[in-house]
Amino acid sequence: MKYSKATNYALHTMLYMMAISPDKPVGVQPLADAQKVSPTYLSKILTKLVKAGLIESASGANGGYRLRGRQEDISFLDIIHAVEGTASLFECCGSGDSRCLIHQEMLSAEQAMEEKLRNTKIYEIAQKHPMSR
Amino acid sequence: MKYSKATNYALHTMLYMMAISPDKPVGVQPLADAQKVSPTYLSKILTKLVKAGLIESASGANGGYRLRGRQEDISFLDIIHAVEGTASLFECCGSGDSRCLIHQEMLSAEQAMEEKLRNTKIYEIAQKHPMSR
DNA sequence: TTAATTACAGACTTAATGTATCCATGATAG
DNA sequence: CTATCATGGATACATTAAGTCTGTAATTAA
Ligand code: SF4
Ligand code: SF4
Repeated sequence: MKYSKATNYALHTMLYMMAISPDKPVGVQPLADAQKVSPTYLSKILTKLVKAGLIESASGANGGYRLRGRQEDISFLDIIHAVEGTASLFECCGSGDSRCLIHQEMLSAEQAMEEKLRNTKIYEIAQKHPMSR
Repeated sequence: MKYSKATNYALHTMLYMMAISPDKPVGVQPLADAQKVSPTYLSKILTKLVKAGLIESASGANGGYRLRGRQEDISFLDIIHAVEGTASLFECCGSGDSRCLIHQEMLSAEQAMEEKLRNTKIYEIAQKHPMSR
């Protein structure tokens, strides 16, 4: 029960992009360097963000990744869902039995966390962050 | 990023004990039967609950497991922490850098979920639950 | 048109963790 | 003493995470 490293990479990458180059596309290499992670691996993660519609990609020279849509609306939850998936944290008998209280309570607790993550935007973090790593 | 099956087993077992036999010790066999899980495996999980002080165990004939302390105080969070551990869900550079906002926000979101789980007691569930599975 | 640059996809390897079984040991009641 | 019960260690198996490698497609600059 832990967030994957991939989620960590994704959050940092989004923060980095927003802080450094919010407009121009940036290649995977500098993004990978900044986090000391392999470019090919990071590219896999970024592709998930692309498919989730959070960023867009451009092939070819001067290509790379760029933020998409209204930057100030991108939440932590968006990024986490893009990387970890949207399935519930608590899976039991499979039947979404609405009578079961254990199930309901666990779901409710998870939603409390999601609510918090939904209301936390990277944009706000990007403003204040020392970007020192 | 999922709760382990062990957590599921632990929650059900605690609910079962509280609903069926809140006083007398019950062996691992009937507990395992009720969830169609191997007794030896479940016993490992129960041992964690023992070490966390949520239940107590008695060896020998007529032994087994029994709830401990004030039953109405046992929360979901107690059980989950006993099984999954108490480490944070989000681990990054390791340095508990208090300047880092990503870290802070993730921690804060997790605490929102924990707060919910802390305020959810199995005792209340045990009252209402149909116990049908 | 060609060559350099860049993202993308799939197969693959390795490591870590979760799930589960088996058995030996020890404690306890009758 | 014996049957019953929990505990611990070793082991095996499955699943997922983490990372690498390589080829392909798209795009731009020369
Ligand atoms: S009783 Fe509830 S928590 Fe348990 S397996 Fe059924 S739906 Fe899931
Ligand atoms: S910048 Fe913050 S979130 Fe990132 S590795 Fe450092 S402490 Fe962790």
